[in-house]
Amino acid sequence: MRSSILDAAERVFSKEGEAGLSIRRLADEIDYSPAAIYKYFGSKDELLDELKESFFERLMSTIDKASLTALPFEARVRQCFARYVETAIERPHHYAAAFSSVPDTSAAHVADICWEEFETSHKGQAFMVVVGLVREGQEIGVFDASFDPFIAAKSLWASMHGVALLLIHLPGFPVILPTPDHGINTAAFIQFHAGLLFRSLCVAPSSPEPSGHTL
Amino acid sequence: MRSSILDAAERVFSKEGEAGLSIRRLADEIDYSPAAIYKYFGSKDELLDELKESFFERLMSTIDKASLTALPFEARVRQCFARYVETAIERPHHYAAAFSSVPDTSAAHVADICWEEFETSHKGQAFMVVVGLVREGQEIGVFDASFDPFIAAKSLWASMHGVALLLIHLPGFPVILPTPDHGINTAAFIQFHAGLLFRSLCVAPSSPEPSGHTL
DNA sequence: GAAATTAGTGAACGGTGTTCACTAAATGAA
DNA sequence: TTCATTTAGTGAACACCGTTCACTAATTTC
Repeated sequence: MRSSILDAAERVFSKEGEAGLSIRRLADEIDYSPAAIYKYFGSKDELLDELKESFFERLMSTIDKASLTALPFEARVRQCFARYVETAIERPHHYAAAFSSVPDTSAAHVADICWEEFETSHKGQAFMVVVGLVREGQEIGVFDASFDPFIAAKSLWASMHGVALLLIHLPGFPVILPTPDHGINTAAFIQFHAGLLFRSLCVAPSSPEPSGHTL
Repeated sequence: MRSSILDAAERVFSKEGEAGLSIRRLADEIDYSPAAIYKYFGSKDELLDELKESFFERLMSTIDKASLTALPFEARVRQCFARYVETAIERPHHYAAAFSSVPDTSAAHVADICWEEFETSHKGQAFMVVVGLVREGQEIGVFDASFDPFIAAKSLWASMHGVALLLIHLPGFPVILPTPDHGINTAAFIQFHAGLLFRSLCVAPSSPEPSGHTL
């Protein structure tokens, strides 16, 4: 049945990624013929989408939960960042595969319909959590109020995204050692990065133009 | 001959990525048999690696050049960031494909040999440019001197990487509009992001603990 | 001019996602 | 119960993929 296919797919995909996941192998694994799978899923991509979707549901609920703890503000922000990245690298193939298609930029109308799709997706919900955190920081006077919370959240998201993907794709990152002193373990690096991001939004009397001179 | 294969591959790969690039199609394109290609390249991966390598050579030389201009420090840093991201999204398939493998974390010894490989690669050289910029900022008193330049550079790199990949993979990013007011064009967003990153490293008298309380 | 190297080929192997005519079982109606 | 209909599942095939290998034909070397 349907869920046994998904279970097998989840198992194989978690360990070996898209490369190891073939319809035929999946069929072998559950003792059915390859064609049987197409009674429950329209295509391999559809099946894969379901895996990614349920992963992002977990990811989203994880950072949502982290944003609702009773911790003080900065610790809560750090918690969200750390949980996001940790959850991402926990299932590297899922996270990476979710950002693998390269849409052609020829379609100019794409941007119009994008927000509706995005807002209702789990990615979008997670993004809104970040927007909420930025707003909260601004309201309590910790973050500079001149930032647009949406744009700032996009920046934060991009930065977390980058850390997650570098950790996933670069073997040994961040433990790349020019000298032994510069090594740093993953958890500590994530915290360092979160600290930098937090700092980038803080009110800073010394630098009067928060968003830079070209914006 | 060899370069005509590479030319055709570059042409196809730039437009359609790995999905559109098959040995058979390549052979068609240059009017040879598929087997002929194997006289010049050991495998499809080897061919692809050459495409990526020459792209990263361009990327590296681009940001190296940007780091050597006579601009004032902040403008130079911004220039480097912007060039990096712009070059990356100019050839989205190249950039994305270079970070596509998911190495298994089971091999614990990986980290040891990693730096040597990395240092001599173009990625590594580009990274060292960033390290140099951080050091310069610290020497002229603009950046907080308590940051480890290597770790800070890793953070910066991750953040740029994240922006590049989000721009590549997310159709319409950063022009995702909750309301029309929150739209922002790509170039402006890159500058905003660069401004945030720059700011995150600046000396800030108001916040006494630059790297965060957990590090 | 003969021998040896090289460029290039056609056919095949084992793999992939997917389709489709087909059987066999389960279900519903009379 | 019996017949009709839907459904679950199959096996064989299609068109593709990367890759290999025995082979030819041209070129180079002596």
